[in-house]
Amino acid sequence: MPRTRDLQHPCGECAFYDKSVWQPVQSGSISVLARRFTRNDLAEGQALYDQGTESMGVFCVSKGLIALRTLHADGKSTLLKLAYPGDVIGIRSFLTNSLHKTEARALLPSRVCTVAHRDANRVIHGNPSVLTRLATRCISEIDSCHERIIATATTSNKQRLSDLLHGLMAAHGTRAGNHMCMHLPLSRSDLADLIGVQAETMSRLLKRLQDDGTFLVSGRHVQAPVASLTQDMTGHRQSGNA
Amino acid sequence: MPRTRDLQHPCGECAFYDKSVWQPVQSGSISVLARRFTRNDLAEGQALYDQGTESMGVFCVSKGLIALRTLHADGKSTLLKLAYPGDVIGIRSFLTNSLHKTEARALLPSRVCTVAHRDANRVIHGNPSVLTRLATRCISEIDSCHERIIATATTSNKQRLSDLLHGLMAAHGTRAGNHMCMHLPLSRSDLADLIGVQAETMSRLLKRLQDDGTFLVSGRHVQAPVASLTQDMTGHRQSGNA
DNA sequence: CGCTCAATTGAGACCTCTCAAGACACGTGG
DNA sequence: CCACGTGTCTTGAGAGGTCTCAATTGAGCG
Repeated sequence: MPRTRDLQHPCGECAFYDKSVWQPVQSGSISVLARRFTRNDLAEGQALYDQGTESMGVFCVSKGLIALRTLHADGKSTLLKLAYPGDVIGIRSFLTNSLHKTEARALLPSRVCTVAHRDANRVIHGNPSVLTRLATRCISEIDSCHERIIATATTSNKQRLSDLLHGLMAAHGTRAGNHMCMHLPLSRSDLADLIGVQAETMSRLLKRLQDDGTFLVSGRHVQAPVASLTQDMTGHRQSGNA
Repeated sequence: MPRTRDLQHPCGECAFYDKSVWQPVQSGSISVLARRFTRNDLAEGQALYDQGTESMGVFCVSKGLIALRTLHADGKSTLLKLAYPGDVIGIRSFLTNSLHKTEARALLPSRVCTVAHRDANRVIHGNPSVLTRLATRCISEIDSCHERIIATATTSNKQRLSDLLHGLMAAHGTRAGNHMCMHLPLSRSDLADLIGVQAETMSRLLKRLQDDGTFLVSGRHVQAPVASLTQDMTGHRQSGNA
């Protein structure tokens, strides 16, 4: 791991450098990367790409939070995945050379690094181990899908919501005294998609969590006692509660 | 597409040759493949690999049907995926060099072709486009996970079961007069996993489909009027039916 | 025959869905 | 400043669905 390489590498400054899919490129390809690499800042709500459009390349989230959604014929949409800093998105359409099946939209002010289609191909051609890294990212995605399927079959909606909120709290929360609090980056409807229920049910689930004292929710403001962050092994089964 | 290569290639006789992940190897690697390639026949119920074991290589289903399941701590298991002929399995543990997260077990008498770990690496090293093919398989897997998530959010359990049975019928059914019939390769509990309900609910869903006249189910024998195979656009929403 | 495991059925509690009506926040324009 | 959208979120009520537990039936087998 020569330090000099880090500095020339466009991802060199990034906190996720060692896990970057572009990390193992040879010096020859670095210049390609460095020259064509672009950084984009996205405002909250801005789309990185739309469903049905062509792949512009491979994107890596550097800051913020990106939502991947599919839009249905009836106008509704389903949130499929949250992409956090370090996550690579757009691999699908890039590798299969097909249109985006999802849209990517910023839930928070975000920064995304882009390697254009042609350049990505060039870099991969120069160093196939980049492909291994891309494939590994795909596998992580499969793993998280499987976990989601298992969680759906294994734990109650209320429990999964609790788990989800704890996860979001870990990512977005700040400690204040003996409780954590955060500004929810998701709408009720998005939360509902992640749990797999209707929006109205989400409201009711949140109320039930409040009644239990696990969370204190008001609009997008969420608070949780620090104590609750380490437990919650109860109510894991389907209907899941007293 | 030189015909000579097909014959030397170990996958050359396979119906899925042109889509084989091993198809684009150069002549140098063909000998590696041909020498170490193995075919395994699995009896119904026999495991190809167990959860928690090390990767033996990359497997390609050539015949039959393989179930990928995860076993939970409580002794129960969840069917995650059915692998049909042409499908490649075990990619996860191979690429990430980690233990199997699922077990693979034959639901029907099956044949599986295996490329041992070391040989697979050698072939990939010789021709990285094999990696692209592997990655593409991963992406298909992601797509089908996403479809499953969307289906869960979009259609009723009954409708999804109907869709599932139609799919199984297309794969396993034979035409007899003006109806299709098949021997179900799955237990009620497996069906339940695929839909995401309890086994008892599966029994009741099946009965409801029978009452509708969509299917005729008795044990593992399933029959459907040919007419029903092209329609079924009704009852697509959650609670889904009268 | 009696065992075992899979599948069905029943009953009650609980949950979720749907439709519809309020509450709430927020921005615009008067 | 306030009325008035608009969109989001909450709440209510009823119907229907699913879960759980438990008992029963059924199929395969020594």
